[in-house]
Amino acid sequence: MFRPVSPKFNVTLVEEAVQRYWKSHDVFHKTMDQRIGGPEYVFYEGPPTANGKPGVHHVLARVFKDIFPRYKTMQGFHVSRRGGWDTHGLPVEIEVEKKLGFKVKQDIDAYGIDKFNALCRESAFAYIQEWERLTDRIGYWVDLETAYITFKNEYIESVWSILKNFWEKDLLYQGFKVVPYCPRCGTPLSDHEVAQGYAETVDPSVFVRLPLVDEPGTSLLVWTTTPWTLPGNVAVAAHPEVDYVVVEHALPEDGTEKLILAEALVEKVFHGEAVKVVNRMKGKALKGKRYQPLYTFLPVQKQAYYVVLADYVTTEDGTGFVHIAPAFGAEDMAVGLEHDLPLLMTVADDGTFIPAVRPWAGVFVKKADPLIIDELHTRGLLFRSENYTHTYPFCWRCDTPLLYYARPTWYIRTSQFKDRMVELNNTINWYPGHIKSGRFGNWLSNNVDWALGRERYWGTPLPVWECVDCRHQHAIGSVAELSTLAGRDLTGLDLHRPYVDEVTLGCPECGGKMKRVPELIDVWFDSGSMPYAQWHYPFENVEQFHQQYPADYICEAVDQTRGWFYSLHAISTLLNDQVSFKNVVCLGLIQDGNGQKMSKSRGNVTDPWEVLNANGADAMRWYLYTAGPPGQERRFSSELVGEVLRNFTLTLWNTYSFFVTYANLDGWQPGDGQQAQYSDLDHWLRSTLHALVRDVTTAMENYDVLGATRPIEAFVDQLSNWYLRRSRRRFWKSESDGDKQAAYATLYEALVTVSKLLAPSMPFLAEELYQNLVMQMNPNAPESVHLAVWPAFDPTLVDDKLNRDMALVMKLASVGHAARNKANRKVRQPLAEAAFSVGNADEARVVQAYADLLEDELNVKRVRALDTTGEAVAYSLNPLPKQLGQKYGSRFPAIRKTLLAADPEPAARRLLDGQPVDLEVDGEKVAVLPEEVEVRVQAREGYAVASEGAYLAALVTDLTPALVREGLAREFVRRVQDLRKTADLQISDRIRLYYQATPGLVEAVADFKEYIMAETLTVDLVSSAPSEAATVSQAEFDGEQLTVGVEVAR
RNA sequence: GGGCCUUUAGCUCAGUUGGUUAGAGCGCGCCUCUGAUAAGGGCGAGGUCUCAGGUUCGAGCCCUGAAAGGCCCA
Repeated sequence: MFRPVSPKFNVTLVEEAVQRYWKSHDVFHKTMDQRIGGPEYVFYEGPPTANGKPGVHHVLARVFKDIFPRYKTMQGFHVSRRGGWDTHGLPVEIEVEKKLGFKVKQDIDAYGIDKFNALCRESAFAYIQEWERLTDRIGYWVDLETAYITFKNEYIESVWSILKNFWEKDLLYQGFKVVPYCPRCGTPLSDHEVAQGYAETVDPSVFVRLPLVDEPGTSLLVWTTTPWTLPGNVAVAAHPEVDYVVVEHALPEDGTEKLILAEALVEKVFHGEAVKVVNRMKGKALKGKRYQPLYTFLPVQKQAYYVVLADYVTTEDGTGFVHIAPAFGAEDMAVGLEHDLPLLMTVADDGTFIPAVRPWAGVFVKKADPLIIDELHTRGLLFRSENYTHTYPFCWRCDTPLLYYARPTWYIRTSQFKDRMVELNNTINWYPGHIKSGRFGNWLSNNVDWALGRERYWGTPLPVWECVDCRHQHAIGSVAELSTLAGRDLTGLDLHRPYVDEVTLGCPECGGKMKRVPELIDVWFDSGSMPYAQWHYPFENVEQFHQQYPADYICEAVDQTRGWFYSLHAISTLLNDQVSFKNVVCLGLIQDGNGQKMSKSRGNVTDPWEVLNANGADAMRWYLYTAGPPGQERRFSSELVGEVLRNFTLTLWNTYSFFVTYANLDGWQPGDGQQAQYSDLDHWLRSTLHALVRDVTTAMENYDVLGATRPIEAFVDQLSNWYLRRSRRRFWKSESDGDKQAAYATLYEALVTVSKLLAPSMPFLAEELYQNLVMQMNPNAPESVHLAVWPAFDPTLVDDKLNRDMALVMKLASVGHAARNKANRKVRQPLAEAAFSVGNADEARVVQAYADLLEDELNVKRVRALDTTGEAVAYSLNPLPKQLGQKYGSRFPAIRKTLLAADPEPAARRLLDGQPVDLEVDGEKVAVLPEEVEVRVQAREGYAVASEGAYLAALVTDLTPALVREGLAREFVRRVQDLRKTADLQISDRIRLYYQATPGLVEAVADFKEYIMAETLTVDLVSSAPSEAATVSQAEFDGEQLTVGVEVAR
């Protein structure tokens, strides 16, 4: 016996029961343990941070991470699914700062780094239970007990060893990076912090003359909104392709001057004032022109104060010249490096000018703006000064305007490996494919050195020690090395600040004291190191590392292109000159039901629990897999997930429930199919099923999640709404013959196979089906569907011809139903005949072959192919553009016209007979073949017809008294069946049936007594008023009246 | 400003190498079927395939440009 299945599907009960089963049988660990010895399939978990609640986007990533390991496990692979947690970084620090009410960075120093970091360590796992609970509930199988944690000493030590490796290869160096910096808080801000603080503000807008050295009386005109950066000016950038003009302009006092600026901006700059253009040139012609420096506060050793070319210069605003101060802009810095310009750091950490900038020493730079403008005016260098309103970033903590500052920091020389990273990337399979050469490829080919340093507290310390006296630097690659150099055993030392900072070394160069540099490293370096650091490689687990590197599969959302995808790829390239992942699925972002980004501030964040509680994990997973291509952003709402439940899950469940109900009634067991006599319908279903197995397997192998899921849904629909609908009677009938055996065997195979195909995507429902259909009957089977073997498909069972034929039958049934509808003949009323017109002789044979099936489906006494010579009165020809157009190209319209102008009847007859039709088109003979034209027919009067394309159904709608009586009998049966349901009878209950009716109906009941009794399981048909015990109903239909009562027959 | 993606019915999405009258599901109205069904079937309403050019016998699909939205970068 199969365990009885309620036709009502309770998603929570089912999924919770499965969850309990997995737990009690430790199924997850078995999926790893039982595959030891199998080929390895390597999956890397991109570590999330558990300092916030997991949201829908995390569910998305996690279910996509889950699907391939499950699949590969069923294919016999050993998939170790080690989890991981990202624990360092600013987000964690900010949470703690908020909790402590800190406003500025110095608060942390005052509070104590040790205490602060202790809180960070806790906070990193503040929501760990939430994460574990959700991970469990959605069925994401990942080993969290053995998860790697980035703050562990072992992890940090591995990261150090990588950095040491880079250090030894001279890939780690100190340089300058322009960062958004809050002078009040004394700290650079991360992009994410900057994004929070944009506000509209008014800044000066000044136009400044830069007199040319070699052309007296001529000046470059530059524009800036940050006059305070002018003392740092060392060059001017022009766009090579933009047109520049020299204009002559009358001075207010007296005489004229010549100014150079972009032609497109002349009007804007001069506000329409008439100016005389005396020369015109491309920007590249200006290259190298020297101008007089604005200021000379700082000594300059390198070439400076000349025009350079840069593509980023625009003619949107300003003058078409950009003043370059490498210390105060990222682009300026890049230009400065490119041309080896000096870097003038004129501003101190607190945002005030340094003493060397004598007139404004100690003045906060923003306050100095008007002073500088005055000073320029005095010297006659100010062309104009205005106000400019724009959005500018402010510190989100203290509202101080941020300054873009060059700060000394540490870099990794990734740009040296740019080409190699691009090459290696070309060997990676990206899904979707456009990311490879698009977003990721572009990012790689624009690679700049990785800015590694962070001036923060909670993170992996940069393991570089520097001599206080002679500046000698040394990188540490292990705790052992640190111990040796420090002269004491440091095993067990917390490698975080402040403890690691307390370790000082002796300088090998001068014998002085070496202290650690203050920086931490970028958290992305932590996560990008996970292939090595998760194993504490190279200190331990060398074999495991080699076995688990590189990854076969990783998956994250698209925002990780510059995050984890990049850090994995860069570190792997620099360290081992190879890829660290071979296949990567890149997910789009989750939007709300209206296509808006989910964000806390919009208040449109969907709580995953809400959806899980309402619809279950499987439905949520299925929606995420099937809603659209994985790389696209996808809309998400509880309603959309609910549709999955209604359309797909319930259809499958009911098929399953139907099977179990009848198999139990009949005592059918798997293996009972020996005498099975398979019908065409069975062959068709198996053919479709094996084609499905083939397609889903191929899709899985290609990381095509849509292709691996949507076809299952289509199959289940056909299984339920065609196979089962057309097979119901085979299960009901009381004799147990070969036909019934075949039906059971076929349906059983389909359900078991579907459960396996669904295992990676709907792990809960798949398990429920498998437990009952397989385990219940065969205790020796693998104890979980997730330990079972992925189904093999049998190519000999896939019959494309059969599949096409059945598709035609379904189409004809659909057209037949349409004809019934038009004729206003409900299906319960039998009709004498349905005749079909189809496209060709082969299709006509299909009509004959499946006549029984169509008769049953359409409730007609006879199905036949329409006799196209005798019955059709009108033909029309439909030239097929695909065939004819491809063959004749530009002559197609003429051929089409000629064909349509011809008498359709003789042409149609030839074509239907398989003969070509000869046409004369523009003086040339053209033979049009039957497959190039679709022949359509119209049926004679007296038929009810419906057609679609070449297919036409004609019904004989005249009713004989016998047909009417049969219709009444079916109507009668229908009322009784309803009543059985109302009376809550068991499907197998036998009944006593009372009835009283008007004469027409009485006659029909008499005629079809046996049919009625068989259909309704009536053992005693009584023509009288119902007994007291009976359940009774009254009805009126087709002009007849009826009272019926049922009671269980004892 | 740059890169990538998206735009097809009220909503969510398909749409093969360009080829018949652009499809499905949900939702809506009418009808119908049903002892597996929370379902199924039929009909109907609902589309200038974002827009403008171009290539072609023929464009939802290819090319160019634009617009709107999204993501990333500057």
